[in-house]
Formats: sequence, C-alpha cells, structure tokens
Amino acid sequence: MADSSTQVRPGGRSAKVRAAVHRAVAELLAEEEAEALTLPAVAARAGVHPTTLYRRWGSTAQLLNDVATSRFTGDLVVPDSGSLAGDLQRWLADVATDVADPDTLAIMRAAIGSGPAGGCACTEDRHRQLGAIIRREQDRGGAALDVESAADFLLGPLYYRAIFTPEPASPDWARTLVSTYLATLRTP
Amino acid sequence: MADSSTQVRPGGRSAKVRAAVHRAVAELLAEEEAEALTLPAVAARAGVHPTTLYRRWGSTAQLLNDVATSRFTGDLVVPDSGSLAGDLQRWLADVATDVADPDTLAIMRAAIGSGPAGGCACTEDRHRQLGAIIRREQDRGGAALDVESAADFLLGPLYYRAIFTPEPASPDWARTLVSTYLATLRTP
DNA sequence: CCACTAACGCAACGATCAGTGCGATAATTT
DNA sequence: AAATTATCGCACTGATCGTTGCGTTAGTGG
Repeated sequence: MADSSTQVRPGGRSAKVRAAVHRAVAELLAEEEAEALTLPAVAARAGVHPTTLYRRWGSTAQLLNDVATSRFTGDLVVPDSGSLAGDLQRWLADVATDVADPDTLAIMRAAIGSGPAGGCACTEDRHRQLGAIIRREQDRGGAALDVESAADFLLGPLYYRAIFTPEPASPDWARTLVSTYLATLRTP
Repeated sequence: MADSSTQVRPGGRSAKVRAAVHRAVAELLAEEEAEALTLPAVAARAGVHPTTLYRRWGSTAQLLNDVATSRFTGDLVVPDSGSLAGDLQRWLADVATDVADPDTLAIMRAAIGSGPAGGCACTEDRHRQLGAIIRREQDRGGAALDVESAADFLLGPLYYRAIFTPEPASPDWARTLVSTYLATLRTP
C-alpha cells in the first residue's frame, strides 16, 4: 500500500488492459450467469492473458470491487437546480434509472456476493453525492439534514426494490419518494 | 414440476442430507470467503459425496436459493400485540436483530450474488409476514395499508444498511423507523 | 415382510482453474 | 536516445471442478 519501492505505472497499456477487463466483466455478467465469471473467462473476453488478471487482481472478488467502484463513481452529475427538492428529485431519478438497468444490477449483485466490501463499493459515491447536495442546501441557508438518515429514506427503498424485489423502481416513483421524505421533515 | 412419474421421497435420509448440506453452507459462508463455496467443499463439510450435490442441486446458485428460502422462511413469529404500531415495532426489531448477524448477512450476500432470484428468496416471507400484520389491522377495523409501500419504507432502510453500509441497523433504530413511518401516514 | 425405486456412494474421466518461472514489451526517467 | 523496470505474454504443472456410468443403500407402498 504505502510501499513506495515499487512505483505504479498507469500509462497507456495498463489503462487499456484495465478498461478492456472492466468491459469484459460487465459483458460477461450481462450475458452469462454469475458463476461463469472466472478470471480465465474474463481474460479471454478482454483479449488478455489470464496471468495478467491473476497478478493484478488476484481473485474475482477484488476484481469485482475494482469494477464496482469505478462503475459507480463519478458517473452521475450532482444537479444544482436552486432548491433542495429539485436537486434531490433530479438526482434520485437519475439513480433510479441507473439502478433499473439489468446490466448494472448484475454488476451490483456480483459485487455484493463477493464480500462485505462489495456493497459499499456500489454506494460510497452515492453518499458523497448526497452529502454534496445537502451541503449546498446548507450554504443556501436551508436546513442541515443528516446524510445518513437521508440515505436511509431515499436510497434505502430504491436499492431494496432493485435487489430484493422482482421489478425495480421507476424514476417517477423516486421523485415521489423525495416529496414524502421532505414532508416528514416538516412535520416531526 | 408437475411430473408425477417420479414421486418425491422426503424421508429420513434425504432430510438428513439436506440439513447437513444447509448447515455446511452456512458454516462455510461464515468462515471462508464466498469463492470457497464450491459444491465439493460443501460436500466435504457436510460429510456427503459431491455427486449428491451435483445431482440434487446442480449448481451453487440453486443450492444458495434453497438455503436462503429455508433460512428466511418461518423463522420469525408474527406478533399480535393488539395494535398496528406494536406489531410492526416488535416484528421489525426482530428482523433487525436477524439481519445484524454476520453469518446471516453472509448467506444473504451469497444468495444475492447467485442471481436475480437470490434476493427475492431472502425477503419473500418477510413480505408475507408484513401482509399478515397489515391484514390483521384491517380486521381490527384499522386502516388498509399497502404492503408494498410499507415494505419500501420499513424493510428498505433496514436491508439497505445491512447490505450497502459497513454497520447494520439496530433493533432500536428499527422501532423509531416504524414510528416515523406511521407518522407519515397520519399527515399526507 | 417383500418388491420397487428414489437417493446416495464410488471410481474414473476430461475440462478448467490457479499458480510459477522466464523472456519480451513498453512506460517512465535521466 | 538510452537505461531502468513495471507490466504483460507464453509455456508448463499440479490441483480442483463438473460429469457420467454403475453398484449399493434405504425409504415407500403393497
């Protein structure tokens, strides 16, 4: 980790291999079953030698963690509509559309199954984004919301439907979710 | 499915094998990593020949589905405290304690990672239990709640914290969750 | 108690996976 | 441009997985 004796080299070739491997993981999870995601299979799909995967990632669990974090980080723009309700509604609707995609769900499922850190990798950046929205409302002079409880009431139902129920939530439903959540804050 | 040419035989030996295999799956998921859950490994732990697992379940995905459904079905008693709030609070607190157990979480994670049906297997009976609580309130003359939306607001945050955040929710937090949910119903 | 057969154990096989040593390639620094 | 070395490809090996055919055990109904 902090071993500076070996300097990292993120140049052209490594980046291309990384991108090809990530794409191969997403494609395999979209087509085949989850058990088919072995390192040799990913290597063959990516046009890379299996040894490379064994050395760079070591196991499918670490590979899935890497794929999940890079897939669910920086993919959504945090909106600035001028009001908290508008920001939350637009953002949560984007999250809903993202989470309604079957291929995206396959990545999330595989990441969750790879270990305790897999689920966190899917929502860490979502929490950061929600924190940014809430902080901006504070700068406007609005209420100081708790990020964790907001995540519970907004992301909770959304991800629950996506993972634990047959059909995921719609963007419209996400917007009504924001409305009812903000209503509970006004009437404690 | 409806093929009655082969009659099922759930007698003593089959039941013992099934129980031993289920216990072996739970133990392996509690100790080793998720990738270590192969059919030969489960067979060795259960004291059963691997061929039996290949024939009865075929793959780890179907085995995990079977384990999840039997683990999360009929394990909680639906309370009858006389009031909707009491029933929900007692029940959701039990769900919270169940979902806070690391071994239980490992089974859930593995089931989710095995495919789209894995997550449903973990919550199908929870929905039935919630439906029973709501139906009883109706019989008392109370409000007619929607089971799906109740699951969204009660089970959603609970399972979200369990799967997507480092530390799961506590039973006390589950009780406050019920209070705030019932408050939103009174002030629409 | 006897016949029937579902379910299990056993042995063997090909296929695939996981890992290692070594040389080649290319990114980075001087 | 040359030297350095992180990174990748290749060939090879042992271990493990997934599957099949066949005999044995033990539930189930007559």
